[in-house]
Amino acid sequence: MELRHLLYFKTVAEQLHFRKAASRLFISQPPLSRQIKELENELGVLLFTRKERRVALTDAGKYFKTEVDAIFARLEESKNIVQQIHNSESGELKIGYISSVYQSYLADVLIAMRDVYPYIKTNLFEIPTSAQIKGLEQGTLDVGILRGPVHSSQLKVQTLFLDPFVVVVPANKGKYKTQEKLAALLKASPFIFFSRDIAPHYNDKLIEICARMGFKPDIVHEANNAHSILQLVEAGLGVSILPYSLKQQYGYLKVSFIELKDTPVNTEVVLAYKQNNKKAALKWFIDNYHQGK
Amino acid sequence: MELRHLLYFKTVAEQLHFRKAASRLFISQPPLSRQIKELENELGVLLFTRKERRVALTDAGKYFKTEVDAIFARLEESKNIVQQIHNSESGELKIGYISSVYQSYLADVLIAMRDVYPYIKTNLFEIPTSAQIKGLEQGTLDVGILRGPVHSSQLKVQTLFLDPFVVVVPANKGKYKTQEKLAALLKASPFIFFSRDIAPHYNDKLIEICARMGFKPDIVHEANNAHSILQLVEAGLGVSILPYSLKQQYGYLKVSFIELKDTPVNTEVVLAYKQNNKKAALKWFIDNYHQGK
DNA sequence: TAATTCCATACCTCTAAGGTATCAATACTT
DNA sequence: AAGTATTGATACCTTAGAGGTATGGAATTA
Repeated sequence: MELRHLLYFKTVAEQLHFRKAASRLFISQPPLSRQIKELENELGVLLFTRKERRVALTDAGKYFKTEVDAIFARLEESKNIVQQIHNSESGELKIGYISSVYQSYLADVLIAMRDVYPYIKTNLFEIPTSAQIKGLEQGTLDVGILRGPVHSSQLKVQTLFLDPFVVVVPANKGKYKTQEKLAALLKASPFIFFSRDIAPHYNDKLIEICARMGFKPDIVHEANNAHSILQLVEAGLGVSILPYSLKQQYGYLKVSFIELKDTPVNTEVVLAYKQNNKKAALKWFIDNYHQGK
Repeated sequence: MELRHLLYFKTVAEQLHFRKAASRLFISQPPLSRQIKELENELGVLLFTRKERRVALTDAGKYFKTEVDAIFARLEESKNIVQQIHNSESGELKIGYISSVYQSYLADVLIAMRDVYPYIKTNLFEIPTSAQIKGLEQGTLDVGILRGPVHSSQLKVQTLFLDPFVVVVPANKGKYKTQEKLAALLKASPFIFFSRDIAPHYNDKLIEICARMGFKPDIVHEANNAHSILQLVEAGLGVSILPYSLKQQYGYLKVSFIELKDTPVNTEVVLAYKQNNKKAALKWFIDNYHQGK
């Protein structure tokens, strides 16, 4: 007995007509007749009566039809689920991250993940917060490491860490005895900021910080990633205010990271994902990505 | 995909060793390897990892194993049940009956049954009450039409009808004006009875009847079926006392059936069967056999 | 280090699935 | 009532695919 026999039986049971059933099965009628007879012989059970050119199910045949239907249904469901399991563990995980993310740590986490899910493929997208939010909502990203706050009812958000701001100036201008002197310097300097487009609330924070220090920033350059901003500061084009976590990753640049005192303004780095995304690898990633904790 | 693929997968999943699994399946290892690969290709899912000569199930494979086990279990159960349905409707019904049963009516019932269960085969056994009880208990009979009482905890018993006794005498001696004269005749006559072996309580009843009439019967002949007894009476070898229902079937014989007055002694004809016998045809027979009702 | 064992692949044989032709019996149409 | 059409079953034929042996590459075991 093979699934072919069961499928042939099921189709004849539905049609109660061998030639029509054969047509549905894309075979001719004689092999169908033989295969049904073979099934009946193997079971030792008459499934159909053939009476005067009419076919009917016997009681045994009626029962068997319901069972065969259930078996096919379960097999199809199993095939679907097995494919889902396979894909969630061997498909793709699309990860967005902001440029300030410490990529060495991210790489370590991904290496550990491949031990658990050897067949997974990860796609990394260094894109800004606003693009990540859009991508997560549209399903083109599975998870994002981005700056909060994130206002989206579709997304689950959990805080990784609070990231205080620091002033970044060229290395040769790195020492100030008082916050007042620092403020005076900043007031007199051109500023290099992130583009407003890519970090909706980020600029507001920076302007708030400057206001607290008693001046309005003179933003003469914009860039769309942290590395570019830091390089411009190093080159002497201006100063900036960036998250402290960047020091961890770009400490080798000839710039100074100056902590701000008396300025309780932070930024929040968060992990965001869609609640209904059930990929096993995603769950693992969320449970195991702890930067800042 | 065929059941063969699922069986091969299931066996490899159990053995985690292709050569051992192949041996269990009575095939060699290369076709097994190919069939598993074919299944994985069709599903688009890796079910096993092959790592350094070791085979392990993937998560998808583990899930699929439980599903395939359930599918095989349901298929086996379905095959069993379909065979039971087939057999209960197309197997055999073994019917025991006592010789006094009106066979024409029994035949009518069996003809009607074949309309409902066209594939059923009936085996009829004209055997005495004691043999029927034994056969029902041992399962060599499905149902019996026999004389009560039946004392067996294994058997379900239902009364068909009460069968009063009649005196049977040769036709030329058939008219008696009084029971006294009849008694006198019987006292002077030889008796032909059923063998004691075949009807345990029957003889007791007859002796009770004779005692009520004031004499002890002179039993000079024994026979094991009603027809023989009636023929011996017709031939003039003696008289007998038999159930009234026999008149219905043997009225053509040249004997007289004389009803006994003032003798409240009956025999009971019953239907008996095992309670746990679930054959559909048996149920139909019990519901539809109404002789005497 | 050599022998053994594992699963995968190449190549071969032959069984059985599916084809066409046709039959007997019945239903349907004229 | 006769002719035609249709049904499922069976005979005979072709070839796809299941299972065989031989062998390879890689790892384990002795």
